[in-house]
Amino acid sequence: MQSRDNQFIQLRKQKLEKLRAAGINPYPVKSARTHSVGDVLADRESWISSQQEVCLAGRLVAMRRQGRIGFGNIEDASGRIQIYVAQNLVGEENYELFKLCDAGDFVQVGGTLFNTEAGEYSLKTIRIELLTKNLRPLPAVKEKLVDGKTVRYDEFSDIELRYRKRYLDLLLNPGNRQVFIQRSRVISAIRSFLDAKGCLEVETPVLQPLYGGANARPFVTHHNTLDTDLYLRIATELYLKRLIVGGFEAVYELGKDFRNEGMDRTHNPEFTMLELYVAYSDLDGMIAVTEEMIRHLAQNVIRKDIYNFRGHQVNLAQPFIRASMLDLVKEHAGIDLSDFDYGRALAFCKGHKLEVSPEAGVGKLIAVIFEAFVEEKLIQPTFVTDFPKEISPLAKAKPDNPQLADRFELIIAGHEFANAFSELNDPLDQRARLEAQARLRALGDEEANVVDEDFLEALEYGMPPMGGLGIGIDRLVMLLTENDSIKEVILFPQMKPE
RNA sequence: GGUCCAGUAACUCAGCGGUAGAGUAUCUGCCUUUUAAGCAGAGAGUCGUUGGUUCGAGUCCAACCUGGAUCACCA
Repeated sequence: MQSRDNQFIQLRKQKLEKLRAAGINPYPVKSARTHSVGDVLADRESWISSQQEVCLAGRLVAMRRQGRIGFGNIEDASGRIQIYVAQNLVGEENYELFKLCDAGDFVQVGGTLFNTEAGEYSLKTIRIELLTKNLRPLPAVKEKLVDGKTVRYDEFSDIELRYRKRYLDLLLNPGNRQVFIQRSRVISAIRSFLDAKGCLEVETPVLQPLYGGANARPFVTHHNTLDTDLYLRIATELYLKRLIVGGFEAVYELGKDFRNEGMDRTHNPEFTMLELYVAYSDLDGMIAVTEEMIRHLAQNVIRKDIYNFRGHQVNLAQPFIRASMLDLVKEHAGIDLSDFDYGRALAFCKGHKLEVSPEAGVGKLIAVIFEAFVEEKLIQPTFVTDFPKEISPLAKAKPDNPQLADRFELIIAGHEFANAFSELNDPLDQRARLEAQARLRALGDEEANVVDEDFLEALEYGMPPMGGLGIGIDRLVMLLTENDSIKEVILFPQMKPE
């Protein structure tokens, strides 16, 4: 957009030459920082009374020069502090350097702490040195404290620019930086939570010869040496299950999945997924761990119970609701399909102009009705159970009803947050279900599962009964940081090349 | 992919078919306790792109590009 030099860049390059001519290296190797800004912001009185000399380093974010004195603010990761630079304290030569500094430069500043006449805690500079010369001016953002609240002027707020140049967003919008700090804490807390339960974090291939574990179209790439196409994984499921066959009893993976689908407010082509598998557990075990973990994150990481999300108030402190899909369909769509009557289901869909493909079975139709009539109405966290087996090719059937899968999805504010089942471990049943998926594929369903013979062979060696769970981490972070767009919680969301 | 909205200076934005604007930022001058510093002055633009209508287009029309919202698809 502005790659060629504008007036600002030309001026700064001239300053760079002046600095070099004065024998100053604008990009020195070493910094002599002794303290962080955060260090001197704590326990201010003792810093002032001790008059201990410190050297701070950071980015100069504001300059207010007036004749032979000047003020600036420097910021490092721990905070921001005002510096007071006076010619009679730093000397004429060093003051000339200060005059060549711009907002955006990295500097290190030696001095002692004091309060100015206006009462602002500041560093009284005795020496200022350049650490990195800035060539491209930062967008101007000013702020003012009004009644303890920070009012910001000319914010860097263009959404496209914020995503494309995230470094500027982080630098200029501290609130947005906070979102990613929270994200990191959430992910870290998930690890500790699962580790404390005895789960083992593992890494499985991103590049897979066959993809599976979800319904989605994959990205395809090519390995030159093997001269073979490989897929970027759409899920980690089938590899994690192999590990349970291998004797691990509780494994999880936190990592990126890739799905070659549309992008919108809740979908990015690469996204972070948590998958967890626990042997000898089942759906109830997964419900318990999901609810406990999400509440733990809300209460102990974010430290709130109520979240504003998509125009709703979501309460993560109260017990999550549990309801079966057929009951919900009955309640919200007014049709009882517990008899799995295909004709009535189809008539209902047609009557409500719901789009259904001709190869869809009654289970798929029930899911379509659920999505159209129920999903958006589930605001408070709700475990929707008893999915049709037909649309759950990797889940075990319910013992008391072979049409239903022992599966749940957690819906919050009309969006899916988690998906779990009692995992199917009958190798022959699993083969039959994958082959049924393959038939759908042959009929043109590009998102149907493929038959993974290696996985089926692993199942034949025996996989213990277990519960499995997947949680979309980006969406969870959206909820916990109260953001309505996935792009707000992914540092570098996918954008079209400029 | 459909529909709607937006794109003008580094940032945030005005702009009625008739010479391209403001605030901040920047530059120059004055200024030794400022803090959205102040005062005085100055510079800064291929108005997203390409066509068209018109004596004349930032403004009207068309197509395209990028982003957003929404619907569809998608878990």
